[in-house]
Amino acid sequence: MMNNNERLEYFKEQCRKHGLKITMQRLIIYQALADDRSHPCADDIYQRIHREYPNISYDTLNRTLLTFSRIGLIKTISHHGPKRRFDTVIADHHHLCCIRCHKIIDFESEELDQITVPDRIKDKYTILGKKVVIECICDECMKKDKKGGK
Amino acid sequence: MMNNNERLEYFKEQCRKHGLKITMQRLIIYQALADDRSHPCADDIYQRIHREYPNISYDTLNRTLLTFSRIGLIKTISHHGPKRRFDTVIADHHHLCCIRCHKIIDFESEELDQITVPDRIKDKYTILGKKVVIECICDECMKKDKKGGK
DNA sequence: GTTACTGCAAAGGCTTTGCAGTCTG
DNA sequence: CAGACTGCAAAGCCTTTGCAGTAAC
Repeated sequence: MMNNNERLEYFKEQCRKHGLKITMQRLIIYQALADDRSHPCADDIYQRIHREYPNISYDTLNRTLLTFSRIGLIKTISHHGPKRRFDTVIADHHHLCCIRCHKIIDFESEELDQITVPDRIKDKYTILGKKVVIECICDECMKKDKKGGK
Repeated sequence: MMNNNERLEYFKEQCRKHGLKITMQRLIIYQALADDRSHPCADDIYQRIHREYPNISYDTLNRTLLTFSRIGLIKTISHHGPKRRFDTVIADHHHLCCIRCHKIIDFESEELDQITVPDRIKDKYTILGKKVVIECICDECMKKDKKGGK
């Protein structure tokens, strides 16, 4: 866990490293997100900062979040969003997710099927299923990277 | 793996069990989804069936998919959709997802941190991270269920 | 002083809703 | 033949884009 100062330094360092200017808006947005451990969406964060900083626009917020995740300062996480994706396979299985093309590839693994849910979690929540999610860059996107040069 | 006939029977059985009428549209939609192992979104499925069955509307498709997942015939899966959710914690950690309220709760587990990515996957894809995702109904939603009666 | 960033406004993509007509059981 | 399902159209919610003004380095 980082304290506030360390976090601030880390933020500035990352911005400099990636050639991003350090602006008020970016600082405020990063702070707000770091303070919110609920994996908020853009609108949640907007609600949070809008009271105190009404001059930060929604668009800036959105663009800033995208920029941050592009340089790896923050992560976007997979979730059950409004744009749903479906599967007829009800049985537990594991997923490989490509962060570039968002393809999701099923895979089986007897070893990974063995994982067990910690008791403290079983006791508190009603468990429906479990799976291992691996984030990756898929083979096709890797090829594109190489072709694209750089 | 089910063959076509078994699948059809399973489908009909589930519909009857949940008091759903068996319509042409539902049959076609379920078949199309079962044939597509790429975790398609509504639009993907629409493209697929629209050529052959132009009289199935997008709305019916959407509603049908929702109905199917409500009765547990199909699953919706978590993914990096257009409605993004963010996290400042870059380090690997695990997620508990409530399928009712879509809350995502972080949890730590040294045991689960130990899981390893199968070699055949490591060789083919560029691995960026891994986590265990547990689907659950959270304590708050459970309480609501009980209050709601039934 | 440049270049990158912000804010506004408009557009675009997808899902949801209401209602009248149709079909299943 | 009643109740459930479908299709159409409109509305609603978010994100993305283009452009002119502004601020960081």
